[in-house]
Amino acid sequence: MDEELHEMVRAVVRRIPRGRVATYGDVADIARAPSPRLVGMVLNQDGLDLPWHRVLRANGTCAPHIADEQLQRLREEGVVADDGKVDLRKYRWEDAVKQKAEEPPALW
DNA sequence: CTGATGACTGAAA
DNA sequence: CTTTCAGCCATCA
Repeated sequence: MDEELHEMVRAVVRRIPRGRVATYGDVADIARAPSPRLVGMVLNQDGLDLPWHRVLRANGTCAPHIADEQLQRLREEGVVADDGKVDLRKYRWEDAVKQKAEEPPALW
């Protein structure tokens, strides 16, 4: 098992500010996950206690099975979804870009 | 070992 | 706008 990876991903997701969102790709890069798929995998297993609703796909949509609750929760934080799609240009977690650029601590 | 399967993504048609 | 397709990589049968 990749305990390391799981903890890193969880740490990153916990870091996404209220009213902001990040893509699976963003989380993967920051957490140094080998692939965005793994991020989804982690959330699927240990994501229940995390703000997983702030993680969307690269195009601003969310995975079908959870879309309903996800959009609802986001709206409670002030994130507006147009036709199930969130405007990343507006709500994307800015630090995600920085974190990727620089070299964050190996452990949080 | 081989093959199928995802809370994915970017490019191409 | 849509669908397809090829990469992706830990997991599981």
